[in-house]
Amino acid sequence: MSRVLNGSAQVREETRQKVLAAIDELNFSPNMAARQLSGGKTFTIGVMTPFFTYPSFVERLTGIQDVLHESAYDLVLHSIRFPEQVGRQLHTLLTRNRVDGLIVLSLPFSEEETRRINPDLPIIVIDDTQAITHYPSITIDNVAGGELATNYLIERGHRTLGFVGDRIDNPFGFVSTRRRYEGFRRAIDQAGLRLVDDWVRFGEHTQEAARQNAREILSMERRPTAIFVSIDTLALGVLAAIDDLKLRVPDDVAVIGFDDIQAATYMHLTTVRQHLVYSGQLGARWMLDWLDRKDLPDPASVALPLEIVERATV
Amino acid sequence: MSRVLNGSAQVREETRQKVLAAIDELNFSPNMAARQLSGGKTFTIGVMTPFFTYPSFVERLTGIQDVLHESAYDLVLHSIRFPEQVGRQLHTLLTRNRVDGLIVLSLPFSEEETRRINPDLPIIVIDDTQAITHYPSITIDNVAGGELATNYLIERGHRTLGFVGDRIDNPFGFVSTRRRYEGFRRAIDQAGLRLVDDWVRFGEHTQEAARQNAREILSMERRPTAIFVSIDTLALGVLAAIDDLKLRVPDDVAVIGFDDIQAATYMHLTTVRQHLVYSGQLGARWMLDWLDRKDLPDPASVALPLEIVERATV
DNA sequence: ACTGTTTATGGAACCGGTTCCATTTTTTCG
DNA sequence: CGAAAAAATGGAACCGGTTCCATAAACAGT
Repeated sequence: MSRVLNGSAQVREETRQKVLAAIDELNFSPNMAARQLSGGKTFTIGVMTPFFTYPSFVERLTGIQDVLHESAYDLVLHSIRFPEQVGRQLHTLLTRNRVDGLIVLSLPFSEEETRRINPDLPIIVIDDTQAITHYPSITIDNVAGGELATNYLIERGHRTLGFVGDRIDNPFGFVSTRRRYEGFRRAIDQAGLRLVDDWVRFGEHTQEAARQNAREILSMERRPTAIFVSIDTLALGVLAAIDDLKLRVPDDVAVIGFDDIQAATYMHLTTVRQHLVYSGQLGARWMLDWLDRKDLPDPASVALPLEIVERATV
Repeated sequence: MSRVLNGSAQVREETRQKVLAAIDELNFSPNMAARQLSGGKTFTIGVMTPFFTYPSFVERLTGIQDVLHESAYDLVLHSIRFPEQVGRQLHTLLTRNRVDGLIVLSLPFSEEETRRINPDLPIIVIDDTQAITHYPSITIDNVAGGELATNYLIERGHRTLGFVGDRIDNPFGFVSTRRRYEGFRRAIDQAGLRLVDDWVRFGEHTQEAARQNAREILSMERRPTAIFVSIDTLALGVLAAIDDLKLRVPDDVAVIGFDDIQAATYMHLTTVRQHLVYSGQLGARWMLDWLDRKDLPDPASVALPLEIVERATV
């Protein structure tokens, strides 16, 4: 019976049919727990993600789901709502022997600890994080992305540039805004432009905060002609602010975002695209390969390419 | 050892300590598969949800996650991307004995089939669906909600009303827009107003489609003074359209949405609130009660209350 | 102190698969 | 046609817990 189910060993066609018939007749379906116990595999992949109200996480998760759907593996979701939970959740996840592999989105964690608890658990990290990881990771080069966006503005003739982003010292330890800002500064330096501190604002990760920040920047006596917003979600807030002030995009103020979330399309936001869905798909595919062939993906880490998506806000 | 772990039976304090010490020393952690096999429980709850790019699903899922987090149960996610998948996914889920219970979001499914395959699996349905269900369900009265919204507009003096929604014949079989529209019509009838067909539009479930539809309605020779949009996401598109046409909200056109998603707050959208996060929390809590006490929640189904959230668009 | 009763503890059976090994059946070939 | 080789199949052990039962230890009462 086991042989028939898993198609592997040698069985005569005749008996194979008989078994199949019996299975069908008895309405038999294998008990996963038993299979897990004897096989030592859970056919489950854990995903640890921050509380996903941000579109970027949802899109990545979607990508993971896409791939896992087709596989024999189930996805168990561990969404972290507060930073303090990371440690405990991770511990549970590693300890309980409930997952064959773990995909971590954007959360920095102690690698030392994970290795100590369960050195053999395949872990894949998606997104740029604070800590350098020795696990396979799928990231982007946020600094380069910041430069890319900024240079794009500069090439279009903008000389006075503003920046809006979320807090750099956020409790989850996300670093994308910090790095993108670094790219922004670097590009400004290289172009010989001046960084105006008043035009640089960090605030909460909400459209409303970004809107407020942008309003302040744009209400100043001298205002920039373009703003780089480190996250698309916030860029939507900035667009709202521009609208509030009865300014026009892109003539009065140009805006470029980062991420290319779905909403960016609707809003015709020019932005730096990182393939969010794809990053999830790739992570999941790596994981499946790893689990099936007991083999790490070859380039154990990759930085996905970034590209400008030209739409209507620059 | 088992007795100590599960704290149940009688053990002398002395030996309890000894066992605990040994556990600690050997860095022991129980194997879930074995526990599942012997105990007959998987400590896993399945959630089947449509492909969740819509904020409403994410919010409901968040609520579920909130509650499960604190419990011993894990959440396995089965997100459905195409309607055809429902049957197969459901079958897998029911058949594999991998979940102790199942929470279904918004998807209509054949109850007959689920009962046939696994009559004992606790299933809870969240959201109003096409099929009447005999499983415990957490819904809202969409017709009443449509009336509520429409009457709110009428009470504010609006006599010419438009409607924007997503397709009524959508492939997933979502019925909320259909029902809300029914409420809209009912309220109009009761107020003795006239339903103007040209002011009623159904389109894709995207901001862009809604924007286009709203633009068309508002560009007509005679245009309504208020629009009821059956879903907040689309309402954002309608607001954009109003902006496109250089009209003002709420003076030229009032807008009321439905759902009260997070973005509604930022956009100051007046809307009908259904407690999305809460619906998820409640569903999960019911499920846990059901599993622990082997007992159905008492009122086996509930329609959550709806309320108008007054903000700036009416 | 001894028996009767209660409480604690070790051991065996079991959950339902997979896998390995021994046995039986089939095939191959001299 | 018979022996050796190959292929198919049934059976036992195992995965690592839980639970039930029997035995052992502690306690109580006379």
